[in-house]
Amino acid sequence: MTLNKDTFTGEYQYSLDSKGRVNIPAKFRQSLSKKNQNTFVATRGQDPCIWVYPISEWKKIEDELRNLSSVSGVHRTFIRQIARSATPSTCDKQGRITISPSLISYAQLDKDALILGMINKIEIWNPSTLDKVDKKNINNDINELNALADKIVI
Amino acid sequence: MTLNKDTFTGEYQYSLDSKGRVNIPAKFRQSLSKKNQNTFVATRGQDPCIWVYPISEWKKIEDELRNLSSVSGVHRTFIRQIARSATPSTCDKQGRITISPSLISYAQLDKDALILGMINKIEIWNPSTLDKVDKKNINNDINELNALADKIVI
DNA sequence: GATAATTACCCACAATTCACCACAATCTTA
DNA sequence: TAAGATTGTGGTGAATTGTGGGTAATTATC
Repeated sequence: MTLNKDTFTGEYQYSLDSKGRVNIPAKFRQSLSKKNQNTFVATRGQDPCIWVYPISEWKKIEDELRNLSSVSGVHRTFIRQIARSATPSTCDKQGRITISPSLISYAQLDKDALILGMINKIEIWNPSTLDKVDKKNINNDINELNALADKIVI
Repeated sequence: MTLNKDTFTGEYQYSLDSKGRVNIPAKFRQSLSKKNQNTFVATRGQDPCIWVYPISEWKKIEDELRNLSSVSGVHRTFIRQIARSATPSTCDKQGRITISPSLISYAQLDKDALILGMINKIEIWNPSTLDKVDKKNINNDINELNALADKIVI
């Protein structure tokens, strides 16, 4: 038994260069290169960070959105939020992807980019933003956090 | 009848070398090598130590995380806490795994590494930290400890 | 249509990581 | 008890990885 190829774990600190490129951890690249053409889709996260999906995961989201009725205004806004910032991009020969300026400003990325494996997707953070968000969640919901740990950690 | 192959017991004192490698007790390796899965996933323990899961156990956790909805901020923080420090690694030819720097500092590992079999997983401790934590737990919860013993020890 | 600006693609290099080898200490077995 | 096998620890060289920059191709602007 081996690890699921599409499972992302670990944290990596890289730099965002002057052209808006970030490295994708080699371990993440390997997972994908065999199946597809190491292609990712980057979009706005629910938190102030960037979510990067491998193409297989993104297709699932795309299908869900496709099935959403466009009658409701909320639905349309929801679709807009995700779709308008979704940008497919492939790794260059050095294993980097280029982040669009609008995503960079959304995640408030500066020189340092912290990359987190989040099981089925990848997150790109400004390290200081991440600290604040997690600290806030922990303070507000320590009980639920402990309940989750009780249930899942073995 | 033999012991369950995935059951880890015993304690072993090894050294953490300058490259962050620790030996995995031969007995633990044997348990897993037959199925060709001498692969482990190391992550933060609930205590200040490292938890090392055989791949089969880790998959259970991974599946739980995958099924958690990403709508709630606490959920995302929870996934982050576990996933970001999770590092899969396989034994090298000498039977060692490499521990990531962030896990080393989390467990405050120095030169000595104490490895404990914990039934379904392995713990890696700085010996002096373990003493303190266990002593504290015993002082705080001696009653519950005795109750557990009453219930389980036969 | 010519020029400027942006983007995509490629190369180079330093630093790190990984796979392998060697060896001493311990344990097994005959 | 002796010989062989196994186990724990250190180190070395080759391959990989992360980062910066340069040139060609593409797009945009006037």
